Amino acid sequence: MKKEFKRYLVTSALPYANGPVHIGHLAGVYVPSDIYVRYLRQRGADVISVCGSDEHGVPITIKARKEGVTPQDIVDKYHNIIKSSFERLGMSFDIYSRTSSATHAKTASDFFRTLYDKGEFTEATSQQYYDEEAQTFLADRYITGTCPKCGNDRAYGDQCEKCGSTLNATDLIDPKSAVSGSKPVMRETKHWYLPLDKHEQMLREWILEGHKEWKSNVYGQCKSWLDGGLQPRAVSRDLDWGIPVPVEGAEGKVLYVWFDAPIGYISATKDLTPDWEKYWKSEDTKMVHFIGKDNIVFHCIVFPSMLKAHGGYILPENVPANEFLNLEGDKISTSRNWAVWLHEYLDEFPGKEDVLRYVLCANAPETKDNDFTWKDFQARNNNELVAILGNFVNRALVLTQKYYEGVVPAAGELTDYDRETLAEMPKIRKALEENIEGYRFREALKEAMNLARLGNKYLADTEPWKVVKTDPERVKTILNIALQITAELSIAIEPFMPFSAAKIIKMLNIEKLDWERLGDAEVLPAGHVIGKAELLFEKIEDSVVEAQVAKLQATKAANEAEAKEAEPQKAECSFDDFQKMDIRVSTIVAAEKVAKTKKLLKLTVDTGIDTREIVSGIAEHFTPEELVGRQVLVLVNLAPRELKGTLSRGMVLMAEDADGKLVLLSPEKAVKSGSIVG
RNA sequence: GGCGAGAUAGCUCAGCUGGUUAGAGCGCAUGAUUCAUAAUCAUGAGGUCCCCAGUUCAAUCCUGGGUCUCGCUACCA
Repeated sequence: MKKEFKRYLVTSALPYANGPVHIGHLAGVYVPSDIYVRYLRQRGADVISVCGSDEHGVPITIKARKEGVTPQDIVDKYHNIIKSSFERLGMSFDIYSRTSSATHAKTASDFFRTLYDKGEFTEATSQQYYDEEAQTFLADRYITGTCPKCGNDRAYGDQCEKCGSTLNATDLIDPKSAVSGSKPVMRETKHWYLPLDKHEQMLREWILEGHKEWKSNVYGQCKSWLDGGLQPRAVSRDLDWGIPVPVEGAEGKVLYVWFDAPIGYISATKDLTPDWEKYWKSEDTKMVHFIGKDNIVFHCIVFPSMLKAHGGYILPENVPANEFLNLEGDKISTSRNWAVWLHEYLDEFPGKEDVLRYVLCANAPETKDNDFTWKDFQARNNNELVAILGNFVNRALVLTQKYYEGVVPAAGELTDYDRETLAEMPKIRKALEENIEGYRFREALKEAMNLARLGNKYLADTEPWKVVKTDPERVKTILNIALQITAELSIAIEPFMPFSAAKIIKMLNIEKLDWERLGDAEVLPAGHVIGKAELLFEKIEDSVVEAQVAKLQATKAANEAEAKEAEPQKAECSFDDFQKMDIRVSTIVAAEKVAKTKKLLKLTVDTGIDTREIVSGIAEHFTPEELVGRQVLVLVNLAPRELKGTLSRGMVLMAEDADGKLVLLSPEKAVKSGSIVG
């Protein structure tokens, strides 16, 4: 039962305004989303595409503090960079808004208030711990204490690892702050929770029963969450940057960023049109969320629960999440500056917006993580865009100029081969439609390119440059068909490469054609005068991509240099403080991995005083075998702590290298275990 | 460790509900061609479909186990 929709609402994940946009974001979310909406517009569909900057949350406040500016300064800066670079890439959002806007503040606030008034939140007016030294409320994870159920004195505020029970921080006996080590005080802090568990049944039916067609990565992750059982999630935080919780007695509290961000889609729509409700509240609207795989849970579980709880809103029809794009074999990382930034690309490759769009779509991480390399970028430009697409268009136009002074010749009688060629066009159109509507953009792009391939083959097979000497009449038909294919190309590639489509339209001296004309053999009338031929794409030289690789390596080197810069000295400590630490040379006598963990090793060490067990998070750096027999430095009088069922008594001292690698500290030559270090 | 996704030609990927000579694009080789940005067109070489068992007349596809990669999550005094 295929549903019929009257209009489309397409959302693209809101970029977080603590940095610019890079190619990973583009390949995962924005390029696919733009292809989709451009296609729909060409078909004459009622479609709106909304996006905007996500400007709240803790990371932005941290960045602001670090740079000594206000959070508003940070988001203003990145909002502007992101917005303008999107525009330059041809992203055709109908609106690019931001969550610090007045509309959003009101929308999110009202949304919260509605849920509040409907009793959709559980209101935990609980006491929460506050660290007076650090002046911050403490998340449960940052509090330790004694478990009220089993008496384990190393339980966390959210869970006791010994007995496995789920706890609230307030249950703990004798709590301690993990931030400052001080004893936290109780402060009344009212928080609100969205009981996701209440919506579990609805979600199961909606996704697991109703949307089996979703991409396997999306469906699988939803199923995993639902099968695991959903928990209530807090929707407010004690923070001063964000949208105030619109409830009496909620001073100093804001909406948790994941709660307000998706509402940004709604606010953006409101800013776009007073008619916004028909896009959000009519069952005949098809809503599609374009996101990256890290956002699946919010868009498939949390936001739908919010919308249902509010009432009156539709749910997304699909959430085509992509996987991640790597860069030259390494994970893209904003903090490590390992990325190709959109605004930099646009500056360095003027006029090559479509090349980036093409490469990112052709190599999009639709089914699994993919790798972007500059070599591949160059190859796709030179071997595909220049050689196949650009070349065909150029051939058709140049031949027309040469033989007919730019006037479209009339087709005569068609041969069987002509008809076969023309018959391919509707097939390509159908394949394009099926693939785009099925969110398989990589495949769709290949189909669009097939149209250019068809053209090249047609010219090679019909050889007008030869036939013109013997049968000039026949050449008119051949070039007429070649030009029709060229015009059709302007339709087929528009969603993917809007700049190049526009160039073809200009060269052909025509108006933009609707999607419905794709497959039509007579889009260009005989007698029409075309414009001047220009090259659609130009070759990219080795030196250009080599420079880009060199630039990446330079940033990598710079990062390493920066990482090598020593941390500033810590606060002064007295000799007495130092004397308190008992560090001994110890010998590792046994080592084994702690079951059910990735990073933990259980070490048995001879400290000279005794033989004891120490649990250390170094399993990713050392194998147990290479540690046995090694002498290391151990802080032996560190308060014991239970980790995964083993009491860890002490800490093995390590140095961390610039690249994050851990290095053991050993005495210059073997000494007696138990020797004092000081 | 738990959960999810992936593993198919040198590279990037298709292969819907088990039966195909296992496909495409790029790259490579050979030939044709010269209208075109040395572009194009044809042909071809290239695969224990990650490994091991099982179900079946038949497994790339289903089941169980394993290995590796990625993500989420826990742990890293």
